[in-house]
Amino acid sequence: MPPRVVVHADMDYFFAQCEENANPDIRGKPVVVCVYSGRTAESGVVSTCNYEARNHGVRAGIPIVRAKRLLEKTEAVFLPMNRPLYENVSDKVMQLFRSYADVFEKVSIDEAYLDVTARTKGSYKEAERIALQIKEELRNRENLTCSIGIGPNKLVAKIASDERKPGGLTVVEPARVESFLAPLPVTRIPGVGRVAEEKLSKMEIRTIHELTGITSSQLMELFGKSLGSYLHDAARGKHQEPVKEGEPTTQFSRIATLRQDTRDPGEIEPLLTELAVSVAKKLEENRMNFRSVSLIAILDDLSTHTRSITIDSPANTEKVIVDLSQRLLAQLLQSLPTATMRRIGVRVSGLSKKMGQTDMMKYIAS
DNA sequence: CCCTCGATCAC
DNA sequence: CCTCATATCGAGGG
Repeated sequence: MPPRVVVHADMDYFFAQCEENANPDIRGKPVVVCVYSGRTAESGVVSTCNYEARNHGVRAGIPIVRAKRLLEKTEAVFLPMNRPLYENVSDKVMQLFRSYADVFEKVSIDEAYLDVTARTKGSYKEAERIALQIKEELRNRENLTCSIGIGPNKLVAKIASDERKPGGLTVVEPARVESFLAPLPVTRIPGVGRVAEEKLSKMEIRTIHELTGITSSQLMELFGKSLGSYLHDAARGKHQEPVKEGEPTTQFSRIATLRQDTRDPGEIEPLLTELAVSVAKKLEENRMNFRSVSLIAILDDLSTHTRSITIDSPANTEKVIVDLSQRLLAQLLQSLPTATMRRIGVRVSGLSKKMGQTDMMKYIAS
């Protein structure tokens, strides 16, 4: 396998940056994009915020009320999520990124990998020029900034893009991978979250250098075969996953917060039906069928419970989703006789493409 | 190999 | 005080 040159491009404080462009008056003030849960006027969490807000300690995931306290002496602007706006901007950004890639992979609404091995002929200097060009075009065309990392694989490129934010560019040539990774905390490795960090911390492992001191069998014992061997390689900057065009989605879900905690099906079902309808719409938009329906329940103690059912042949109707999710709710309430629900959700999975006439011909022909 | 369910991650 | 959406894994059962 020849050496690769992989770029990871990550939009800076994306949702808040979109809002700054949509309404330039708010530029310079702390901007906080919120997910309101609808329980009380203030309940919910911060989705994203700009750096003015971060300077006051605001972070993604903190309760909105806490953000308001942190920003009470400022002219902070609190905005509800405007998904359609961000999707529109994202489409343009991704189109721009794609135009610079031999192989393009969108990983989320605001991040993508670009394999540029062929067009740079393996030159990191050339890849750096491409990165600067991307940034400039993004600035000129969309008035947006991003952070970019370049490395010999997706893992190193992603860690690199995180190194200098916002607006950074970090190039890690193959010969520099080891010294780049060594001093970083293990939490910089994608896949190492709160739980994995805690496990490693108990073994006095906090940096990636320290992580290289543990054998792959030890890691596999601690984290399972898959995550264990991944971490062993990741610590050494080794990662084989190719940059590839995104696979089709395999599930759709909608989850919402109840107005008040309850275990009364009469109170839960209207919301559940709404969610089921919304999921059905999403299926229809994508011309997909499903084979499984899951009910997701988050209780008042924030524990999560799921119940699912798989049917023999693919379906796609709203009615089936509604009926099955209500059946699953009854089943769940029965199995948890004292549980009180806080949030409720519906998921469909086991998706398959509804075949149109042309596809059907291909199918028969094969 | 398929299904179910909880856990984890990261958005 | 604690959102929302998707993917993946491992265990357990069949």
